[in-house]
Amino acid sequence: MSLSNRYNPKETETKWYAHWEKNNYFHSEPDEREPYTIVIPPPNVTGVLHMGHMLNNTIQDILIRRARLQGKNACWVPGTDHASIATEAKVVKLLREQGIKKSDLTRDEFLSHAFAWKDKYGGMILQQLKRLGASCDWERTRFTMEESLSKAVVKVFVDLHKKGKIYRGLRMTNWDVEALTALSNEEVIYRDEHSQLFHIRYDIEGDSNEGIIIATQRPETIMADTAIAVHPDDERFKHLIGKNALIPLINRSIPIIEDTYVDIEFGTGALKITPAHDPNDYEVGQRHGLEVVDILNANGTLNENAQILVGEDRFVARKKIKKLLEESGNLVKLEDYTTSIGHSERTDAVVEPRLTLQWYLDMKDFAATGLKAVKNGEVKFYPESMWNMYYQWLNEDNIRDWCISRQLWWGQQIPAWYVRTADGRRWTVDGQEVAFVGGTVEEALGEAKIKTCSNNLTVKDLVRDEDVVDTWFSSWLWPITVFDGFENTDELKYYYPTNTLVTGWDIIFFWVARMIMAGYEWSEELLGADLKGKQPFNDVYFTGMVRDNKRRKMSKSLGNSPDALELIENYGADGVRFGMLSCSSAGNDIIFDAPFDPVTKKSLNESKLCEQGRNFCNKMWNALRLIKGWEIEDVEQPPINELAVRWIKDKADTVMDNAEKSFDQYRLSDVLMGQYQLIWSDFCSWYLEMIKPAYIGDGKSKPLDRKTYEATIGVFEKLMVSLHPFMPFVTEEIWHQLRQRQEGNDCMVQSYPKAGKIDEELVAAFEKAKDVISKIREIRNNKGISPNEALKLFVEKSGPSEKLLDKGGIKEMLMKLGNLSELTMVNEEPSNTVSFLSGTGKYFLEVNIEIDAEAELKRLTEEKNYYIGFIKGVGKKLSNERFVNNAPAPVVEKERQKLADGEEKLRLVEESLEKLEV
RNA sequence: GAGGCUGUAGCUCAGUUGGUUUAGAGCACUAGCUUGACAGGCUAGGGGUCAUGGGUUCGAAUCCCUUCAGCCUCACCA
Repeated sequence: MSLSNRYNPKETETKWYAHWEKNNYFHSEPDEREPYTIVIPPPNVTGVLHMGHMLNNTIQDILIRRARLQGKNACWVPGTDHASIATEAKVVKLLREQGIKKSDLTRDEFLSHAFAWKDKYGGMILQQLKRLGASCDWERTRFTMEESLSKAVVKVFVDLHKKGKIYRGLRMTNWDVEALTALSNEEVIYRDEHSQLFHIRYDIEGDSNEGIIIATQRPETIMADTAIAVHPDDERFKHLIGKNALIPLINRSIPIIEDTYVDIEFGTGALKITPAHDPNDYEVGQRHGLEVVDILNANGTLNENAQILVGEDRFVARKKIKKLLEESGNLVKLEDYTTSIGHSERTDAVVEPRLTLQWYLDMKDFAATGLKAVKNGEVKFYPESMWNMYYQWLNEDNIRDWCISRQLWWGQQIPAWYVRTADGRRWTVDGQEVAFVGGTVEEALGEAKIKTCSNNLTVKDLVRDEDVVDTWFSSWLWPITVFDGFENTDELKYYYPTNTLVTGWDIIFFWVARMIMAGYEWSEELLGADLKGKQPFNDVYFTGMVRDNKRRKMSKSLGNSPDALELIENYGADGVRFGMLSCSSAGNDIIFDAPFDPVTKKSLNESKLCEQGRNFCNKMWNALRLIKGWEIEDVEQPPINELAVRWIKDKADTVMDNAEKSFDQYRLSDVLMGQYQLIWSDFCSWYLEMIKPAYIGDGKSKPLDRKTYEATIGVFEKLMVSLHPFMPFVTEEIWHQLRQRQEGNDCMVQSYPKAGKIDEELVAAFEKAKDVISKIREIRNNKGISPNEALKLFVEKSGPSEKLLDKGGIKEMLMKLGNLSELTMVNEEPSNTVSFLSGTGKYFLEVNIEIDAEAELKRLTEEKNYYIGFIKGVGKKLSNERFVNNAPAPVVEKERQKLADGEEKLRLVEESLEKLEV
């Protein structure tokens, strides 16, 4: 057989992914096994794979593959999110480029464009996940806007409306002037920005000599003012209260009122009140019964109410009004000012507070439920500290109702209808529109007939609410709807609650919290006696944000992110998986150090960590080549090989044992590093070197005994299975190279190895031998003696060293790996040797060069000083009576042993020193 | 303004309820190796007053407080 001396990920990755898919290994159906379920955080249907996805999905794949190897029924449900604002914005832009305006299209026309686009480009990201090796059950791929999931949205909307938790109200909402829709509070991102504070003088009506100066950073809204407010205790303005002021430029008269909301210290102490364009002013206005003058259109331009600058954009108007105020002499002062400005998460437009009619979900009960679920441990957070953030948002002082309506078309239309009256308007009660909510128009009609007391109404008299629901109003149902739980609970009762949710902490409010709420709201109603738990998932593993070495979030716009697929191209999927994982711990942000091109300042598609992963694959590949290159014969197993086999089995079991514990706490990078060390250092550097047959020249080696060979293949197989969740492709490939396999005998469907009983004494003896070998090598290095030159080693006769060398295979191990020609026990220190200590055993290495006495003296003196310091430290502890009396006995005993060892070592070093000095 | 997280080797990080020979790994660095699986390799080495100052304790990287630095969340801001 001839294998290339480099592992080739490209070939094997496509080959094995296709093989796994062909064998239907990713698919899950309910059966008698224990389920292990993960629902993917659905990426935007139009998204492309980025570093965050890579991290996230690598972790999910590790958990899923491990569960599968453990014999569980592993089910990883993939899918995409329709991402209403983001996708609609993209489609609108695309149509505009084709010369089509959204406003010229009907709703249905627009939606067919959007679906066409989604069908063409959507789901690309899922294809990209396959490159990463994600073992999702692709047959179960879902989309938040497909029929069954949309039906569920309508169902829960109607249900919540019936329960009195959904209401429609006129509120100050965050308005996105670009997308022309309301936003929830969570969709507003605040950033500090430089701005100016305008000090503007308003004349007092009837006395043009008197004026009042207010400070504002939004001068373009003065035309919407309906009062000026001052603090009741502010002496400066007492005489003006009750008088009227005139708005500059338009000379509209507004009252001067007093309100404790005003901060005397800030600005001029006088505050213009603009109820239509500021949430706080709106409240002040309500308290004082002020009129609301709205001077802005939905797109952020000024309307006729403004009287001046009509049609101008708000920011253009700001510049223009500055000039007008300067000319009129009303602009008294300009002050630099920094303030935080809200932007739309999706379009980045500056958010405008706007008074609009929107649908809200009452969050009070939901929030309490959400808090309880985590507090009582039904949902566990990893890391636990995420609770703080969660609590802050959900506690009753902070929680706010969820604005769930959006003025968009791409999404689930709100199932509410209004009755059209004879004059073409909507039927009202006490001046308020009445909405009839129902699962179908007929249901709504039934309601309408009763409420309006008119039996002649037909569906033609009803007009449907134009709005759609917030994207998250569909994704909060994801753990239920991916199993069609609102229609049929057959699968839900098997898979619910899911096991682990893996997601970034940035969507803890948007998504995680709300899924928990939805789970508690409906799972019991749906499952009843079959309910295994109300929580949608037992554990939440929060990944950190992937950042660059300057700690900036990796993003396309910054150009600081390597291209995910290019990385896979360069290092292989396994290499990238290794790289991602080796720098990640739960909850902490991940610094993914990828070098930058010094010229373009863009990230290169390179990574040291991924390179390490690639090298690791290569290392394992070459271990395979080595083993497969040996000749095998039915000869007796030498003691050194027997020792090696017993040791590597124990070592592997120890690592496996620790891995179990780490896995249970989601310490995945610990598990991976354990495997890495085990394979590279223990298996390749020690084990294989030990059993490696001697070279006899002419490219030939002695044959290996069959027993050792079989054991080696067995251990290698075990290593591949336990590494498989992390690096699925290379392990599968090696698995198949190790032995001829029957169809279906694949690495990914083996059983996870279980740790056996460990011979601690053997492991300890082996470690001692390793130490002796390392020290021999160190002396060779220091003295410039070639590793090829065989040396003589003398061992001082003592209980422990005799015991060590008596252990089967140890002597042979020392001779082989230390390259010794002789190993002899002595009572006296032989001449012309270099002495060293290993444990409390004393060793003498014969070197055929002249010993530099001075250097030896220096080395031994340093060693001596170390032990003196060490003994002093331990001695101090032991002479402290309180330590001896208070510390647990085993701790004290250990310290005594440390002291005894230290003293013995010191004695041995001093002995050598004396000898040297003579 | 309220709250949270982090600070350990040049870099990225471990260090699990305080006690495992006066702190570990990988990368980077240094020295040696035409080694017959692998130079994407092998062998060895140097490098840390565990941010700071206190406290609790027989014992602190680990627990408590101070200060400093970085990051984050929420709220408010005329």
